[in-house]
Amino acid sequence: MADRFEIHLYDTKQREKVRFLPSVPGRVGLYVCGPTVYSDAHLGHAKTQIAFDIIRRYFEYAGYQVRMVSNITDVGHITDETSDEGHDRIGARARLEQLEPMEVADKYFWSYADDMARLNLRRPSVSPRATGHIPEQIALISELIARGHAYQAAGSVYFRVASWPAYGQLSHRDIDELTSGTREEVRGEKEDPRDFALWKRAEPSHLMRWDSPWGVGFPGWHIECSAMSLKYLGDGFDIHGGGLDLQFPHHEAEIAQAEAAGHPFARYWMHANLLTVGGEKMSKSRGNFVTLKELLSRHDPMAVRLLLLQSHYRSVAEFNEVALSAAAQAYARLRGVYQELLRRLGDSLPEPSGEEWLAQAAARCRADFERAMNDDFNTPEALAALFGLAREVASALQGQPQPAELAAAARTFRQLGEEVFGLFAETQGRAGEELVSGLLDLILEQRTAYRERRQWAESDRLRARLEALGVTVEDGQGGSRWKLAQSS
RNA sequence: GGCGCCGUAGCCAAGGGGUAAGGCGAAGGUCUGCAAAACCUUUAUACGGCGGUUCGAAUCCGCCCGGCGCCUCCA
Repeated sequence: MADRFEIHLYDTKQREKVRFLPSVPGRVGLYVCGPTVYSDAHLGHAKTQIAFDIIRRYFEYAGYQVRMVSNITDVGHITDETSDEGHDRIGARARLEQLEPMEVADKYFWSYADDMARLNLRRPSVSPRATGHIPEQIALISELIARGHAYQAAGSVYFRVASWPAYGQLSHRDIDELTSGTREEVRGEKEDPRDFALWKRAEPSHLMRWDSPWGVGFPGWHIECSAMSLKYLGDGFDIHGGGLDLQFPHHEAEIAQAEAAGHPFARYWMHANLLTVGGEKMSKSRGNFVTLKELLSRHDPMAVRLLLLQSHYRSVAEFNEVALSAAAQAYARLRGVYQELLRRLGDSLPEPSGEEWLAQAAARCRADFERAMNDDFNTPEALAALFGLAREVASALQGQPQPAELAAAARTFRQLGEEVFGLFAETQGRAGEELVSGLLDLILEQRTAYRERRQWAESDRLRARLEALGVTVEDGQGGSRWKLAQSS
């Protein structure tokens, strides 16, 4: 793959598009910040996760072996670090739902996993949970204390920002001006208002707590990502990603914690932009969010995927029902062409010679697609290439194209649309079941019509065909009923 | 106040010095017993406004208007 896959990506830290060169040839180490599991995920979370899912898939398409690590934050961090008054999200939810904190974390972790699966996201290689890595976090904090970059205060440990001049390099903030924006009144235990917690002592009411060299407490929010990314991807791993709103302070803190402890951190930083509703950021606190569960009960997950594919990951994307419906329409067309293509091909997949008109169109599509994706994963342009091929295929399907003519196009749809973009996933569950039951009802109506006309041969033929498919037909006084032979 | 982003057709949305991708919608057409679907064609002399640089700007620079994000938890 000489320079066919010369991938350039926008590095937030350098503020420009740079060529991606892996630290280990042929491999990519990718860390993506995952959710805090205390409530259902919303569409905004999906935007970021889908972006990195596609980036990961494209690297694999380009021949890389990718290790993708995405954390699950299940420690009950407090909402306001400057005061002990802030409440712990998971703890608060535990009290509200009358569950153990870990029950809350598990409940919403699985909820999140289900949502991501429905959206056809590939599972990360590793999904480390913060509570499962307390020793690693304690070890990292100890290194920082030993090097003078952290200090204890009343059972808590803070990172000494003044000792790390590089702080601010990612978000391009002047370390000396950070003080002004911070509330200085509170938090007497900090040496400096800019310092942030690595370990917090647990107040008696705090439910999630662990022993540490500094007493009973819980880790700070940022430290888990430093510890877990280094553990599974190693020093100087390739790419760290996340939502734009995590750039400061979360990612800034991650770098400081790792590098001040002597561990070179991520070589490239990628940030997905936010999702807006009526121009404003979708977020939990604003209350303007749509949970994925609610959204996916009304819409095809693939339509959601397509909607997000239509805008670049670094752009703000606007969500509304009209835009989603338009995406659903667009997806239906794309899928329709692909399905018809597969239907015409049947089991045959002849080797195209490359001379065929559609094979040439497919080759153009692939070249355009790769050019777009190599340039900082420009999915809107890559998608346009796919629609271009769809149009040519649909047009050809009006006639009687030879299978050899269709094979190259089918392969292109599969590799680009299905494998890289994650589209065309068969939507399981309700939608499929409704279709099946509707179809069976329709067939039985027809059979009933035959029976009423005493066209027994036809009615028996239908019954036999259905039986062969594992559907048993029962004729009773109230009419005919069907049931599936085995639980599938 | 500091740092940064955006403003492109009715809607969503790429592009980003050489004359406007794609999707939805809409209009016309082919097909059709009718309808739907499908397919074909058309749909921004124009990229918030005003200046500047240039042979040439939506693309670069300046100012202005409007909107948004981070700086506190947030994907």
